[in-house]
Amino acid sequence: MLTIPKLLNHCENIAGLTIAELAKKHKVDLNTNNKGIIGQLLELELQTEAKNKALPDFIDLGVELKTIPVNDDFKPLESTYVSMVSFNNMPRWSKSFVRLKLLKVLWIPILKKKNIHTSEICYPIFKELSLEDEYILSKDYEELCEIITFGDEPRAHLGKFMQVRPKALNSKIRSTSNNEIRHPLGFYLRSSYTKKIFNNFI
DNA sequence: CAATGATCATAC
DNA sequence: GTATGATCATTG
Repeated sequence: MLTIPKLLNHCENIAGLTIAELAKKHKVDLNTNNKGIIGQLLELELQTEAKNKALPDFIDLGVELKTIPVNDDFKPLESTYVSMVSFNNMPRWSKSFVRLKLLKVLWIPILKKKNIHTSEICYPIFKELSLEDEYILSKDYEELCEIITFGDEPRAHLGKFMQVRPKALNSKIRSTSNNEIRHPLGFYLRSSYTKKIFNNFI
């Protein structure tokens, strides 16, 4: 049975590998424009369960896997996608998928080099949501949801740790929700939040 | 040079 | 088409 210590151990064992090395093991072609290729490679290696469900990657453990690019100072370079905004179902924070996914996150920093092949897998950071952070995230979430429920689209500058941004194949994509036609949106963690987590860890 | 809005690939 | 994995590229 998979446990969190086993999972962390697995991650520690592959820390230091380059993306090319891991890709070779799984016979994955890195010559693609697939922006999610590194995340999918780690899913293969760690054998995640959730696939494209709106659940944490390791369902039984309630652990969400996130790869995130970092620079030489271990500073996150990008925001982090959490989940889609579900217009038809806007639960309160306590019942939300966002909360469920963020309760336990296994962060795998990827030391980003000019070339994806030589980018390196770093030591994992396992982080459970602190009460302080949860309070702020819940406020962000409720504020953003209120705007969405009203029928508006929150601007990306709203939210201290979490924001709402477009999430689609392209800007022309629309999704239907009840009787409305809306621009698909996703919840994202700001890099200021992940920076804070990583700083506290070091 | 960080932030926002746009976009890429793939599974189902 | 909707979800997953995200990063890209233009702007301020």
